[in-house]
Amino acid sequence: MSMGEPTVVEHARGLLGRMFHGHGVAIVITEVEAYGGIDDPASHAFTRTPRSAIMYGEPWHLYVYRSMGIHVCANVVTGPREQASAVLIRAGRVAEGIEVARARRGPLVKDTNLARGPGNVAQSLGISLDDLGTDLQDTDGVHLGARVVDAREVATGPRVGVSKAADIPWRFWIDGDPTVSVYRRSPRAMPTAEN
DNA sequence: TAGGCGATGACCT
DNA sequence: GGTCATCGCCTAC
Repeated sequence: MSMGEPTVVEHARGLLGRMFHGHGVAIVITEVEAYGGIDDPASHAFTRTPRSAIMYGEPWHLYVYRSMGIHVCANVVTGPREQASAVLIRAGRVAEGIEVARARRGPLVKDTNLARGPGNVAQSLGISLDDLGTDLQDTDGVHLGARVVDAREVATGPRVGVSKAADIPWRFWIDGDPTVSVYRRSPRAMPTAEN
């Protein structure tokens, strides 16, 4: 990819180590996944629907979706508009408001697991579908902050839980960070070329 | 209008 | 490490 603008992959790497502020809780992003939008069969934006329409909109807004009917995952729309690219926040380390995060996640959850996993990130930050479309550059609600960790040790690997294009190494995490979730390949992922 | 599926997470073994 | 719960959204008829 030799485009002039930053690609979604570069955006994903750039989000590592940055603060992500939710409702009374802030995390340091330690694990992300890039989704290429219209060119990526694993992306919700591969087919345009009312749910994914927001990814075609303004960059640096929040895309929230429900997974398995229960869990809620937070994505950063990176643009450009027609590309519908987004970055999924998979894991983070709670840096502010850890008491609030503990209350949301339960008293038995270890601190390193408070925001480990996409659903847990959203839960710790108190993100719900009401936050869909939030301007992440606006410091009022859910928003991105400065980079506080020098993520020089960045590891890459295949994305987790996707059934298509599972071999594209578009998952990035801060190597050695205990809050990073362990790799699990989707059981539905095609081991070889499809029929 | 009905059926199938999913960018997970928790729990059991 | 493997299996299962669970429900809204998408697609087809």
